[in-house]
This record gives sequence, C-alpha cells and structure tokens, in this order.
Amino acid sequence: MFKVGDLARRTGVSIRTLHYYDEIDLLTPSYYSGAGHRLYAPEDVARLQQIKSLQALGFSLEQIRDCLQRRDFSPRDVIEQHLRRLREQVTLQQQLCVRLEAIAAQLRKAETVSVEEFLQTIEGMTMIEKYYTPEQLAEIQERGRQLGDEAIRKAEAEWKELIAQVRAEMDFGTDPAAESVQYLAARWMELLRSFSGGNPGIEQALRKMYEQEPGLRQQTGVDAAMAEYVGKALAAKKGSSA
Amino acid sequence: MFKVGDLARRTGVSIRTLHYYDEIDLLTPSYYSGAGHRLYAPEDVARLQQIKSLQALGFSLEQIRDCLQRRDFSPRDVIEQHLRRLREQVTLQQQLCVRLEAIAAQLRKAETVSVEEFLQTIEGMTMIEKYYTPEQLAEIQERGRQLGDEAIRKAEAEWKELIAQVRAEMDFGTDPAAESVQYLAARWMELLRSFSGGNPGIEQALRKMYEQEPGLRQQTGVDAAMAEYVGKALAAKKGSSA
DNA sequence: TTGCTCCTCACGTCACGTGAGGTGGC
DNA sequence: TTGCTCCTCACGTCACGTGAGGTGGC
Repeated sequence: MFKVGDLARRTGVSIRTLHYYDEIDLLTPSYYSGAGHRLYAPEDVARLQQIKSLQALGFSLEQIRDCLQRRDFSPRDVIEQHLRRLREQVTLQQQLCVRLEAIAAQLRKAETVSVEEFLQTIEGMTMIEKYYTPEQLAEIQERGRQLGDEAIRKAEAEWKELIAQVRAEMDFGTDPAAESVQYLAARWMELLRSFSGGNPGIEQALRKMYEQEPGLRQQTGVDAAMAEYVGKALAAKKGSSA
Repeated sequence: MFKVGDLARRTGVSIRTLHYYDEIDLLTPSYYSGAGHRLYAPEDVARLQQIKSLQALGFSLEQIRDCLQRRDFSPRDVIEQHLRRLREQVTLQQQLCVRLEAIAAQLRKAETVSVEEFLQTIEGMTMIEKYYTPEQLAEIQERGRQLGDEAIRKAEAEWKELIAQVRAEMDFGTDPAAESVQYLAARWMELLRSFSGGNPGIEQALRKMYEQEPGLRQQTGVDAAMAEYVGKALAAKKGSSA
C-alpha cells in the first residue's frame, strides 16, 4: 500500500500526474485512508507501469485507457497503425531537415546575412518547392554540391552581368541576329545548362516559375520581353546554322 | 487593402488565425475601417507570408516574432540550433520506430495475442533496454533474424522444459556432479550460447537482469538457487576434465 | 428586408506544472 | 507546537477551432 508521495518517488512520476490520472479515471487508487488519502495497491502499481510503458511508445492517455479497458482491443493493429503514423512523421521531419540544411548552406554561402536576406532565402525556397518536383530538387542540389559554393557564387555574378548586358542591347535596339547578341545568347544557354544539366523538365519548371512569379522577374530583371529577345536570338542562330 | 475574409481566402489561413495573430501582436493590420473592420495593407500581406514561411520551418510563433522584430537576430544561429533540435527529435523517433518494430515482430511470432501478453511484451522490452547496450541489442536482434521465428519459438520451449527438469533434480536432491545433471548443465550452456553468441557482455547483462528483476525470476522459474545449482554442476565438470 | 461579412467574448484542446490555501498524523 | 504529507481548487501552457450573440454595409 502506497500513498501518492511514496508511489511518486518509487516510479518517478509526479504527484500531480497521479492526481491527474485519478481525475481522468486512468488510474484510480484501489483504497482511500480514513482521512481521504489515496492508497495504491500493488495492482495499481502494475497498472502504472503499463501506462508508462505505453506512454513511452508514444500513445495518448486516451489510447492507453482504451487499450487497458476494452476487451476487443487488438494490440497488433494498434502497434502497426501507430508505427505507420510515426514513420510518416519521421519522413516529414527529415524533409524539413533537408530544407533547413539547404537554407543553412545558402546562409553560409552568402557573405552578409541580414534578416531580409534570410527571409528572402526562405521565401525563395518555399517558392522553388512549388515548381520543381522532389526529384528535380535533388538533382539540382547534387549538381550544386559538385560545382561547389565558389563556382555557384561565380555563376550568380555572371548571370547578373549577362542580364545587364542583354538589357543594354535591348534598350539600344540591336537586332537579335547581330553577332554581339548571338554571343550573349550562347553564353545564356551555357549558364542555363550548367544549372539545369540539360534536364528539360527542370528548364520547363524554371520557365513556368518566371512566368508566374512577378516578384522573381522584378528581382532578377528577367522579364517576358527579355525572354522573347533571347528566344529570337537563339532562333536566328538556329536559322543561320540550318 | 484587404479585409480579414479576403486575406484569409487569398493566403489560405483562417480568419480566426488572423484574429489570433492580431491578439498576440504578431500581425496587426495597418488600418481599420470606420466600422472597426481590420484592413490589411500589402506590407501586412508580405509579413504574413514571412510568418507562414518561418512556421513551415517549425518555429513557434514567439520565435517568429523575435525573428521579425529583433535587430540583433542571427538567422544562421537560429537555423543551426533549430536543425540540431530537429535532428535529435528524428533520432529519438527512429529509435522509437525500432522499438515498435521489435514489438510488432514479437506479436507476429506469438500465436495468440491477448492484451496481457501484449503488455508483458512491452514491459519486457522496456526492462531489457535497461540492461543491454544498444550495440548488444542490435547483435541479439541480428542473431534472432538469422535463427528465424520458428527456431526461436523452439528454443523458448526448450528452455521451459530444461528449467523444469533442473528444478526436478534440485527438488530430488541430486548431486550437481551426477551425470544426469551434467547433461542438463551442458544443454543449459548450449542454449545460452545460442542466445548470447558467446558474447560475454551479453551474458553478464543477462545475469544482472536476473539478479535485479524479481518478476523475471518468478516468471521463468530461474531463481538464485537454480543459478547456483547449475553453476556447481558446471564447476564439477570443469574439475573432472582438468 | 435579406444575406454576407465583420466584430468581440469565451470555452475547449493535451498532459500536466505550479502555486494557493487548508487539513491530518507524528 | 513544528514539519511533513496530504487534500482540492484553479490558472497557465500553444495555436488556434468552434460556436454564441450582435453589428454594419449592399
């Protein structure tokens, strides 16, 4: 026969927890002393052990009560179902880990890490995940690893310069078939390939993302007009080589 | 300018959530209409997007508020720390998965699956984890897989019979050096080896578990007296061969 | 006038932690 | 009488969901 304090000390649960279990009828003491003190019998202690075991497996107190009360209870099904849920959770959390790692990698790559850049990085990630399939993302990440942070930084700088140069030619009204534009268009395709690896699915997703995200167009300076201009330049080249 | 309903529809969050964010000062609308209706400006929408992004990474609303408010906020540290916590969680959940799988395997092995057996299995698992190291557990599991369910069931039945036979000799008062007991002791060591694989750490953990768990002694019928009796028999054999 | 949207309470969730204020046995 | 343990409220947690009851603009 134990009083709450004794049982709490012996089993490592708190007194409040025992009170609570009593309150929700999960574990009611078999006896009470004259003064209204809870007295737990050995079978109550055993039940507490069972409760703790099931709780360690991640079951809710309600599930535990069902498990200990109901006669038509199927341990096998419950365990299997529980296992499925848990596996799903683990999968989701692992995906989250991958996302966080990608963000952490981005932050390490950047030199200054302002709050604004951080938020942009995150929103960028969220946006990107809307357009690429998981397989495409894995492929892009893998290519990024092989290129290395330094090469990626360099490519980003080159894109920036290239876009500015194309914009200048457009503003100047240069014919897309002109040699200077042909050179830029070729460089454009080169950089694009180093990102997409030539995977047409990735290039298509990228195009769609630019079409549907005005913020992205504004941020990079690549708008519909530029896409058309570069497209014409590439078509002119094709035409000349055919 | 959006009213709550508009913003809710456009972003997929509930009206109640927007009310709540207002209540905890996480996202307060920039304006109010004459009738006291919330009016959200474009920058409020942007802030909501940021909140959603950070929430998707698993941050609490309080962490998000800190992140958006404080100037001395270091995104890099927060992400790394968050990642560490998440990885820990995943590890714990994966361990839990392993436990549940072991229990599921046990349940499949048994023919009848009463609630009592289920609870015993779980309590057994919990107890076992207290005595063996994770490496030892992995080794035992691996050996179990190699033996197969059928062989394990057979070994368990043999243990039961062997223990009963030893008990009978003890009750009869047979000398541990007698041939009949020598045979039983040899069989004892054989079965023990098929469990421990000869790993002395596992055998030691097993002994300690039997010493410290009265419930286990009662359940199997292997008490201190029997351990001593078998020990004497083995010593007698050693003595005779030396 | 009828819908629709908006508003502000306010309770419920899950498994307790943490006092508050008071009683009974050594 | 002094500690110690026990008791019963009852609020707080986290991020909202879900009504209840009432108001304002088309």
